Amino acid sequence: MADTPRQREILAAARALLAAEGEAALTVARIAQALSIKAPSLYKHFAGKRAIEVGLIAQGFAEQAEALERVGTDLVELGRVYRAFALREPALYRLMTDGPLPRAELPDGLEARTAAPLVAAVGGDPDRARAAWAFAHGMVTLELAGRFPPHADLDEAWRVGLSAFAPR
Amino acid sequence: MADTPRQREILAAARALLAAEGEAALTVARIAQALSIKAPSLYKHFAGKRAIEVGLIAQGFAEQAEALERVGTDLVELGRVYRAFALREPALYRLMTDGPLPRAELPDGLEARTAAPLVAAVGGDPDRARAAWAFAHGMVTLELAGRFPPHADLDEAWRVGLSAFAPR
DNA sequence: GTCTATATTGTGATAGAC
DNA sequence: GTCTATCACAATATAGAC
Repeated sequence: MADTPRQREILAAARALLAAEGEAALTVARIAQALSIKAPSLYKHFAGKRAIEVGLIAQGFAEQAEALERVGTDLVELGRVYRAFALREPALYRLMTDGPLPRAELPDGLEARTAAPLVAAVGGDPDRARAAWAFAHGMVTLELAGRFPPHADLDEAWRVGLSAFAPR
Repeated sequence: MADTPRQREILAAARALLAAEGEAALTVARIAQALSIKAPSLYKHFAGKRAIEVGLIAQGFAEQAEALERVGTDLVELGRVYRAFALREPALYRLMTDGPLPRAELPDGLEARTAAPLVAAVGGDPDRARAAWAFAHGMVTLELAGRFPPHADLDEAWRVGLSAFAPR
């Protein structure tokens, strides 16, 4: 997805734009502008906007997988890192999770690699891991969407949720 | 939000459009077209597109609250109904949950009414209820986004998750 | 309440020259 | 690899006549 140096530069510009101004700012024209070139020139490097997005998604998963692997199998710490990742670059997190996974265009094994620490942390049951993942994803998206009441104690909700999924 | 008959008709058309063709189809022009009028005419009834969306959001929450109240405090059944609601009108569910709640423009108490059955079902602890809600929301959004692997047993993940949040 | 007409801004994408 | 030029749309919104 990022074979050439120019492709890497384009992805870096797109990611910076996404982080700084959010999803709505991620347009072909704005990405080109950040690189001081014109929009049509981008099409020599990527097939279209979606290809750039897929590149960002792959990048995001690789970094997330790395961060989770560094944690190991401590469920509470996995939760902390998962939440921190999403809050650090909310727009990237949404891009990664809002639509169907472009599995065919992602590096082999990346999805499994990202999931592995959580599966281990809940005791090996994939269904339990999926439930715990849904909990974490729900907490993060509701927080990002500003859907919790202002007074809600999110740290406590995380604690309650993660301890509910601790291995038995 | 739907005081006049004409406003109610507009909301009904918008909702049908949303259900039939999804979020992207919900444009002022398409709503007007469905009513056989021109787009500018809508602005005599609603301040703008966002006001129409808020009307749909209020409608959705009222119906969801009703459905959950009918269930009572059976956590498994609440989960089933929550999921069914989201899957029946995915675009409406996303509209209801993707952004900040327009609390000021929603009927008083509607948010609390919607949450009440779940709070009771988990034993009264609001933090526990928020964690369980995050789990349900995460399950639903990941399913709608097509993010679970094709072979994943979602019924089992729901079962595991809900039993993890059952009152103790 | 509805209309016509218009303003303004934006989108992703392509052809073909250099 | 980059450019100019352009396409073909679509969006929300407003003014003013009827």
